[in-house]
Amino acid sequence: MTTRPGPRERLLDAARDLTYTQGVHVGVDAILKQADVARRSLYQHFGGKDGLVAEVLRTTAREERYRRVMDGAGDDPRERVLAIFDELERVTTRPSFHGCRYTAAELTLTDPAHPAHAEIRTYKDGLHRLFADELTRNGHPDPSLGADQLLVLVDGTLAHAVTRPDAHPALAARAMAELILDRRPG
Amino acid sequence: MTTRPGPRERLLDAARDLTYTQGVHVGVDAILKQADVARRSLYQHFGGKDGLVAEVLRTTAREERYRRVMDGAGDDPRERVLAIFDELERVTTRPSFHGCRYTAAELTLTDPAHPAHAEIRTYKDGLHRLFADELTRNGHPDPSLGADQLLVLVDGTLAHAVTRPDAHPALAARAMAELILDRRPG
DNA sequence: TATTAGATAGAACGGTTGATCTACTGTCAA
DNA sequence: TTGACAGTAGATCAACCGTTCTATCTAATA
Repeated sequence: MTTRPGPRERLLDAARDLTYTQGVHVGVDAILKQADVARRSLYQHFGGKDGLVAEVLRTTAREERYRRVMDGAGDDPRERVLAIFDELERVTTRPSFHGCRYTAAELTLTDPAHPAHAEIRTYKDGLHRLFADELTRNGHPDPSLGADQLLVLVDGTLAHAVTRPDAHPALAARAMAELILDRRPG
Repeated sequence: MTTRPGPRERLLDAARDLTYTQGVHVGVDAILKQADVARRSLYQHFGGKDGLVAEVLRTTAREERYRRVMDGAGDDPRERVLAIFDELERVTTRPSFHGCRYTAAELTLTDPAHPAHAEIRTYKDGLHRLFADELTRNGHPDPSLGADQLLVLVDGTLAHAVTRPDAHPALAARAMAELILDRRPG
């Protein structure tokens, strides 16, 4: 049989699952129960619930996921970016989709001192760099602005799809992304 | 002296303020204290906290605010829509900005049965109609798609500005809105 | 074998949550 | 004056919150 992951990993897995399906306000008891871990382990490994939540955000997919989607689309610079929105269309139409984990955490945790905010900022900055690098390689006239625009499209798609999935915001965003990509210097 | 609003209005005002600054998970006690209203009045008027939260969303600004911004921009069809993003730039750079109230409620209230979700859907559908009507008047080739795109830009701006206000997503979105508006039939 | 670190189980802490309850106060109309 | 009604004040409820605690067990190390 496969070796069971340690308590630390089980806590992260359970927290990743429950904070997404139930929200970050899910109780510690529920996380402990699903992780099948002693109460004390949580405070020993993460210092408390806040630390656990922050670590979940820090260790979740990150930009690697976007990178994988782009790499899976081949070499054509245009198709690589558009593939992101094709993937978003798939993600946002799944029944299990409940919005963007990072946006939800940002809006739910109203205390500016919560350690999660720094992780969210780091994540989105990383995405900006990923997009800007991609646009730079494609000769985009203003990669930083273009990356900001792609981020607005991604965040807008994920936010809007929660309330109006039947509007297929990913497809609407894809069409806007095409317009951005068609902008050529000069 | 001016007559003090009744308990119902005071409850709505306090809830509107506190659910935005503290989040929808703010305690009933805090709302009652700021409204200076008896506990019983809340349950008599709104049936409970859920009803109060839903009523706050139902009676908040709505599309009238967007309508006012567009009307204040004059008659030029292009300027009317772009004025929305100029206003978003002002709103999202204010220190008091804490994100979109509706998106926050949608993502924070994970119980699909919460009455707030219907109000949020009604609100965004109303915005879609407002934008679609505007685009129809301007001869846009696909007003419904255009309205969906504008909604993605608005939601994306409000969502992204919480984490990265220095990126000025409203300006990035404005440039994309220009591209949408320039699309002409044929 | 003795020691130590990590994990476990579970009671208990003080505080807060949303909700319900009784009792009292003021106002206005019949 | 009486009755109805809305609002107020505050006690009370069970449930839950995140956290801390003691105590026990296990496994690897020295």
